[in-house]
Amino acid sequence: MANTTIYDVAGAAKVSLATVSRVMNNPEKVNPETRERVLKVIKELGYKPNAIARGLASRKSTTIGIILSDITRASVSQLLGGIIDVAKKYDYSMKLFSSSNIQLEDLMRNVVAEQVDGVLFLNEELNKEEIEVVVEKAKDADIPLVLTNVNFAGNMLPYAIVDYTEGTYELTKRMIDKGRKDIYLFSTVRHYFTNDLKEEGYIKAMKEANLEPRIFRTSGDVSINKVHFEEFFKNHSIDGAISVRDSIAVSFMNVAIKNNRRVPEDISVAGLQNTKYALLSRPTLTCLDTPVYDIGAVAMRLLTKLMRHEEIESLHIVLPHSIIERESL
Amino acid sequence: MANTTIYDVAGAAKVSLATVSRVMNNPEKVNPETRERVLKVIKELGYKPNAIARGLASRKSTTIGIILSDITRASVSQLLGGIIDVAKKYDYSMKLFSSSNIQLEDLMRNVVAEQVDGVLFLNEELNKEEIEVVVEKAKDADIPLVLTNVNFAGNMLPYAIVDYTEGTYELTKRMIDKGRKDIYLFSTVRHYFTNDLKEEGYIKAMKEANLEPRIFRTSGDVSINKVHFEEFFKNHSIDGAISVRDSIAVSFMNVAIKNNRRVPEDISVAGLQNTKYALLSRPTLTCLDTPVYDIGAVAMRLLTKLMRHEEIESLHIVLPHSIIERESL
DNA sequence: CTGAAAGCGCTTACAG
DNA sequence: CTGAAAGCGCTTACAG
Repeated sequence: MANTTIYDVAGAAKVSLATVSRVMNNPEKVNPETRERVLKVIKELGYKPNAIARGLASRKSTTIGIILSDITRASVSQLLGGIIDVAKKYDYSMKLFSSSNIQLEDLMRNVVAEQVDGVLFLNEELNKEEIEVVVEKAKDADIPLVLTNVNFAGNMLPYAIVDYTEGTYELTKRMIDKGRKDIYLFSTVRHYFTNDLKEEGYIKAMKEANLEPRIFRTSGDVSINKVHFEEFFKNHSIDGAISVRDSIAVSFMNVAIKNNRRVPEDISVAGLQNTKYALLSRPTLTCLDTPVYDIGAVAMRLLTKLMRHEEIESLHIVLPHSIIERESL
Repeated sequence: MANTTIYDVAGAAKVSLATVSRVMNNPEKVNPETRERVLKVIKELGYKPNAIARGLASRKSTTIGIILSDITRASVSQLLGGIIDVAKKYDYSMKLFSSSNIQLEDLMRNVVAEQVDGVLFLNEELNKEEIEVVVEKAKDADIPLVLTNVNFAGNMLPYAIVDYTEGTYELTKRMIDKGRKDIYLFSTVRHYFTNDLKEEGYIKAMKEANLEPRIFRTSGDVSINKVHFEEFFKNHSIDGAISVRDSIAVSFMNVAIKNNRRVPEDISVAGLQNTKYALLSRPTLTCLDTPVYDIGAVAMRLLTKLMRHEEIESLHIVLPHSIIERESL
């Protein structure tokens, strides 16, 4: 079945296609009676303007591009949840661009060729230099870009994020206040922006308390970190553990308990994400809570403002964090 | 900075735009020397054809639509992982369509208006009738559609799935073989396709063994199901538990242990997903393993074949499952 | 093998 | 308020 076009509508409503177009885009410029007639035909025919043609003619696609690496990470899907809900509200379509296994220049050429009106950048695995390539290409093509749950020092770009440094600082302080001294931070071998920020906050709190900061790097893969932790207990003394990822914290707890340490009596444990893992562990996990869904939603909202040239209070949005105390601390 | 168009390339290479177009789409029809010259200019200028214009002219967008409801569910993001990797390989772009809070007719009108070349349908929360609306609209617009991790009885549509019924049947049998009799299935209050299939398999195994099938429905929300399970222990005897979701199984285990039941000595527990939760629980969780990422990848591959009118061995792909024994059974 | 021209389905000045 | 016409950046028969 051929799709109904603007010509079909124009014919049936006995107006020109320009008028049909106006009814859809600038209804106030059309005589109310004509407008109603056209609207009626549109409804009858189930007409919906072809987005591609519209995009070409208007040079606006009402589509945003989302650049991400690993979509299976829980934080990424949370971000996407927020983005989708807001995008829907403002009637933007979303195109996904994966940044893995591709040259950044090619990726951006792709993004530009797809004629998106704006870009949300979610990939926190790139370093500052790499991000700058992305940013420059977007600027060249005059496409607004919002960093989503990503940031970097001295950054002038729009972003939505949480103050991971401050949040981790507060959580570490709280653990110190409970009398813990041998506190380790469990981070990943691979560097991510958010984890780097968390490390900063941890180090700051430890140093302020004249305690030695100790970062132990492991993998997010349970079968790997389990082995690391077994090894860890053979030659480390520890009474506090903070982990950039909840799952790593839970894995550590399991190994600790197996090694006859009590949580929280012997070792306090805390996570820096507040995912579902924190609720399903025994004991339940104290966490820094960061509103990841909201970051996605707010970033998308900010992007809509940029695309529509609406007034913007601030290009830099920092969402509030909190600490949720559970059994492990 | 204005983007380079096909005219720029044609001008610089001193050929017509038709030739440039041919170099991109039918290089064999162009004289090798001319081709090289054009290719060189394309590279120099960093030219990438505008996807929108190309889509309009060729009536192919090289874009697929992905219809989903809740992207934050782990199984959905796993599916997407597989889809993205294959889509990239075959150079398809992906557009996301959320089916929540929208009339299906409107949703499909949208999908059609966006001129996608094919559709992957991931939403397993719709019932058969609703899916048929989607299917019909896709057929009207002549857009191939592949059901991804979804299916329904008597279905003639292309799909990629796992035999959840058989897998659950096998797992239930294994538990029965270990001597368990009071085996419950924990399912969700809300109905999903895959969960319905799992329920079937469980019921079949129980009936074959002359045991009473018992389905207990709860929520995926830990704070809710925890209360349900506390209540459950007051008036149920149970020596086996199988859960459609791993997280529910873990939550149940935690409550069971709190109520002084030993797992697996007193109660065998198993999950039907094999997510990371299964590795992080104490004891670790025996699971039915279903290759969700692969389902996404295979579904996308099937869709590419449909879109390119390639030969297809089978429109119905059932991926293999397995049972992973851990400590809880 | 190559170019001129029509057309994809819209939007948007420009006249009237 | 409405229509005729140009144009968005491509593809694709059609000639030559």
